[in-house]
Amino acid sequence: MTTTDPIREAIFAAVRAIPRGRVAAYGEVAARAGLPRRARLVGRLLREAPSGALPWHRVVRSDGRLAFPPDSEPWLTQRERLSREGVVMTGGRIPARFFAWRDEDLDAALWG
DNA sequence: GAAATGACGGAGA
DNA sequence: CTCTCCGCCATTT
Repeated sequence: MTTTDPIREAIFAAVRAIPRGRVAAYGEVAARAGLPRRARLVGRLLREAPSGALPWHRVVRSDGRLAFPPDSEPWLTQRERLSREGVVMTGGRIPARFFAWRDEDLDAALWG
């Protein structure tokens, strides 16, 4: 465990903070945990995280695609769990409106 | 210690 | 819009 516990906990907290029915990019999660440019670290921690410990399915790539190979087992699982929360993919992507903290103020200004 | 790898991200072509 | 290429960081080979 080369990754320190405080770091891991900060990231786990950020993931748990993603509201139901919303998603967040790896980079956004890292930034929220106070760790800019650590997107890849988030991915590694999710991979090692105990199953059921956190809502990992709400973490996706910044472009709206899932991080797994399309139609692979984990890919299908994630899509299902998201769909169950109302987050649906269109054209293999998750529309920007489902992102939790992206352009929060700008979104409010434009879309209310 | 160099090179490759990966649940990433952004700029270009 | 799709596809590459490169930067980024921590870990592995």
